[in-house]
Amino acid sequence: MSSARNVAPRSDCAIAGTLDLVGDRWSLLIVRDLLFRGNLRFADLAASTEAMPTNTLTDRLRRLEECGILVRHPYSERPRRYEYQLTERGRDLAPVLDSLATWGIAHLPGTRRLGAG
Amino acid sequence: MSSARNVAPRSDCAIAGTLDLVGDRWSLLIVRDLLFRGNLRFADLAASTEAMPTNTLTDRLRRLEECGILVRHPYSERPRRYEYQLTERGRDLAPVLDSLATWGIAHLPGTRRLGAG
DNA sequence: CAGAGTCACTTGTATTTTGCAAGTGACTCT
DNA sequence: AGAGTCACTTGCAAAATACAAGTGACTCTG
Repeated sequence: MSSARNVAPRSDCAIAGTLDLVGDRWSLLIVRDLLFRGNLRFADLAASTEAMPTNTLTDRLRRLEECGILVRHPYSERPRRYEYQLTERGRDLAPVLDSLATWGIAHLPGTRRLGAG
Repeated sequence: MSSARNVAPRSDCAIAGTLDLVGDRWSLLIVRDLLFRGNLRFADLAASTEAMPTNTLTDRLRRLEECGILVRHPYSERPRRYEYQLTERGRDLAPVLDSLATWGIAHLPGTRRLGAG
């Protein structure tokens, strides 16, 4: 699984650049969970309602860490275990999540803001 | 190429639902071009700076049409040729694009708002 | 202290999506 | 007649994703 998106940006457009980092079906859901439910561990994220595969989760956590959207820090030595926390960069994605939620509520019947996790 | 995303939604979360429709690397760039440059034809979209493959473009246009984000209407009979236009649903994605652009400008050096197309 | 369970992954494999290049059909223009 | 435009489609390789199962380092229970 690729792990890094170390390719050149597609253009100098800020929208395209942002989509290069979080423009997939899962990344922003991780950010959502961390934003609304606080720091979480691997198992918490894996158990989120959308149930993403664990290998994809591992990959996305690495990517998001690489581009500074989240950090992990150990909550236990021996065995080494980590929890994941948004950085300010990550928290700055809140308006994106908010606008996505607003659109969804307006146009997708049966969906609702928040919850779901 | 798949053409339709007719699977069940992953959850009742509005964010997840919206990402099911436009959560990929290309869809929102099409919306961006249509929003900032007006109605466009296939060749115009294909020639956009990010140069997406034409088969992917065809697929995305069909998907976006299916979920009511854009419509196509003919600008020429014989040969039948279409141009693509955002619906209100599609125009409502403007805040999403705006927040993505804002994040990109703040966190991705060298990117800029608009332009790029 | 053997065995079961938890946690955070990793591995293997199948399926799906994406990307690139080239081709096609309907037409217009020279 | 021949070249060019337009909006795709096709073929195929490469990458991403999904699903299931396995692993290593521990802890907890009987």
